[in-house]
Amino acid sequence: MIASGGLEALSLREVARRLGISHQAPYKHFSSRDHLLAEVIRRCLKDFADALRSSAFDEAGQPRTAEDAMRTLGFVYLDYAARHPLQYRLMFGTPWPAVAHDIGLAEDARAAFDVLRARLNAIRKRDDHTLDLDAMFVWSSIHGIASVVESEAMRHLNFSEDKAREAVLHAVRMIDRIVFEDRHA
Amino acid sequence: MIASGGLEALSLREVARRLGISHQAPYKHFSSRDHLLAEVIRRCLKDFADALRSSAFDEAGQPRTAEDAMRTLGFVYLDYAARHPLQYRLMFGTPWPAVAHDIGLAEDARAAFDVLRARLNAIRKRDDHTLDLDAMFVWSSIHGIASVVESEAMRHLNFSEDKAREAVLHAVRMIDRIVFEDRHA
DNA sequence: CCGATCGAGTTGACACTGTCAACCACGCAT
DNA sequence: ATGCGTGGTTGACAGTGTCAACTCGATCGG
Repeated sequence: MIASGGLEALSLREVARRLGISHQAPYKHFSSRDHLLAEVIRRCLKDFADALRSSAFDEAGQPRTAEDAMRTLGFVYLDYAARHPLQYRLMFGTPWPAVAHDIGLAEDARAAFDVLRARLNAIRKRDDHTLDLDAMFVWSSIHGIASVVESEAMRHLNFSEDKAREAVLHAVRMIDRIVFEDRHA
Repeated sequence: MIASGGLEALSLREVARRLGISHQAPYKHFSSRDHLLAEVIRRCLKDFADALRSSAFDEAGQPRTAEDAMRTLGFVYLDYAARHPLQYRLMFGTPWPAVAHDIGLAEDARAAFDVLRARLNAIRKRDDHTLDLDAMFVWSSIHGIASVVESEAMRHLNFSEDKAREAVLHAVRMIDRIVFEDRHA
């Protein structure tokens, strides 16, 4: 339902209708529309974190090197955002419903962020206090790319399909340079 | 209204009520809620582009150097997003209403993007075909920072107020390095 | 075995929304 | 003078989230 028509198209009554139950039945399971929404977001976050974690292994199930795992993480992140635009928007694109804080949604988000932090830590020569700062930079940059792609901003800016793809690769390369530059020094 | 309660809190009827007119009067000026919303977004885009352009001059009204103008652009961008979180979210955080395309909203967005592209072009030694790609990278990165700040994600991730500020500066420094690195070479 | 309890579903109502339709009043140009 | 567009009105309709009260069946303690 969210897929066809955006977030506002999610209606508890329509959900109930499609399930063939009364319009109040959902309230026996979720105390409000926002609680349902928050639970949906939680599932997205868990699924997303799983996807990120899986990037530590290659197709054959063999563990990747730390460097490879880090690079793959970025691609898996962007791939996930591209493949599941609605889930991605739910998690990071729209403000969480107010009840999200009450039911501890932030912890699930932290789990996803910790994957990135751990990967980043694994490729550092020495650990100083900038790990969190670097991780935040990488995340915000990758997130920026993902949300630009997801918002179709590039189509609005008259980027061709090819140029848009090139722009994503270009941006990833820039971040790659930052992340790995002190290793080449 | 959007400020207190999010986008969904914008109701044409409530608007009319506050204006002391009938619930149908707004329809004489906007053919639908989405058209009103799109027009609001257009104003935001124009105001935003103006703010970006103004960053070419310092407090005394004197033009900045190209390098200075480029750096200031980034800070003005982040400052605008921080000061006008709702406007920013409207422009770049939530999907545009469908009618946005019909009334040519994309052109206003392009005007803002063109400011960045022009600034970036002014500091390049040689112009090749990567200007758009670089501009898109800078924009997506800055946008990533802005939306992370705006979403209060850092509070959810247990970043202290100070650490969050530091993270923003850190990220800006990283982008700065990329943007200016070939000039120092 | 029986009655209480509780989970899950029901119907009905209420206030709210966006939108369509019809109707009305005024200013202005032909 | 007349016609018409502009901005305003009221009334209706379908759809929404949510509160309240009711029902029904299973499950469990005595």
